[in-house]
Amino acid sequence: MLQLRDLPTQEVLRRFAQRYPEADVTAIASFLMLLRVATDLSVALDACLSKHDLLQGRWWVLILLMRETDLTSTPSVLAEKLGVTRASMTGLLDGLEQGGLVQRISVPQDRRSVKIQLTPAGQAKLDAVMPDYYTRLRLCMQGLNEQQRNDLQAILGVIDRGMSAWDFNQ
Amino acid sequence: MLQLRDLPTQEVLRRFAQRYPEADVTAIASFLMLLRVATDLSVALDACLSKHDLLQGRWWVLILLMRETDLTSTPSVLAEKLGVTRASMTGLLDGLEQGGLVQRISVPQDRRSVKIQLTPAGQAKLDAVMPDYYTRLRLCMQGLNEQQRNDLQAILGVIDRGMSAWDFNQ
DNA sequence: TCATTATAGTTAGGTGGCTAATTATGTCAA
DNA sequence: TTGACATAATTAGCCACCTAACTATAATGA
Repeated sequence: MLQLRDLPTQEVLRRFAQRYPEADVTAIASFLMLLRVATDLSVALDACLSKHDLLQGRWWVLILLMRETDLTSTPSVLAEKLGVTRASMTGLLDGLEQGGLVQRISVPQDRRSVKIQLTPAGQAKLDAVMPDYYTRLRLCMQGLNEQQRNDLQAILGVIDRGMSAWDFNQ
Repeated sequence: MLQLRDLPTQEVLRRFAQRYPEADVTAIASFLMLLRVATDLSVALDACLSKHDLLQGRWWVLILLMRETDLTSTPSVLAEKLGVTRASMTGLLDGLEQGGLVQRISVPQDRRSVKIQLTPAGQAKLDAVMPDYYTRLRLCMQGLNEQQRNDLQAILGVIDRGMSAWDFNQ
């Protein structure tokens, strides 16, 4: 993922706002900061996962499977939850199955469909990764008290709902 | 980009926290919400830019150039600011140059280096895109007052500084 | 009944990012 | 002076995602 390292100075923002009257300087600054922190986090997550021979897409699939009480789902549902195409999910599952972390099981009731199940090896992989990941995440967030965490989630919720306005006229 | 569409329920988070004592539930929830909103924004941005025949990487390069008073930079500096490798920047610049949006200019003082300059066509492209982008961004952020925007930036700043802890023991 | 449509998953081919190696040029110290 | 190293940009080849098209199966309705 592309990682914005260089946020604009106040002076640059003012200059852009002068050329483009539609600009809302504090909205832009907040947006850019949000993108930057999120990409930083994603890059750091990649680094953490690579130590365990995992890529982010495959790791999310394992987590989605572990969230299910029967450790099972289908390619379509997984693709929907992960926001990738079904074609991409086929590739992710190929990789995971090759590594023995998930298992494709045919479904007699609907022969178009396939069940995807987390294997014991897949669970073991998560048991190796998650403590590492959670520990880092805890450290990374420890500067925020409960109030700030709630504030953050509330503010992000407002932005997410505001995004319906994004596609207002397409 | 991968777009998390499915956040865990409180019940699932509790179950994970029970298996992994390292888990900090509110830290995880905040982190996932942050990633989700950021990827949603990035996907929406992609959609907006594609209407103008632009890809995100190339668009950021144009913006970085416009931030310079002489509309000029170098591949190395642009790569650094965008958080991509110099090899990737070569590809981005190839695309932009082919579209006439930037221009490679040789530097006699250091014959290893190349100056990259925003062309009038590149500036015109930005003049077409930015009002659209800024308008959407304004709508998307209009649910937040100035206090909340400041809070958001402050909280993100804490997380960003906390990320130095991420790589604590590699 | 059976043509039409919808759905599940895969395959084929394209693209943008990556790493590693290459070419060319500049810098510096013995 | 010159050998070793550093730096700038590029090329070559890999990988994960994409879209579009395909196969197989199920559901629907005239």
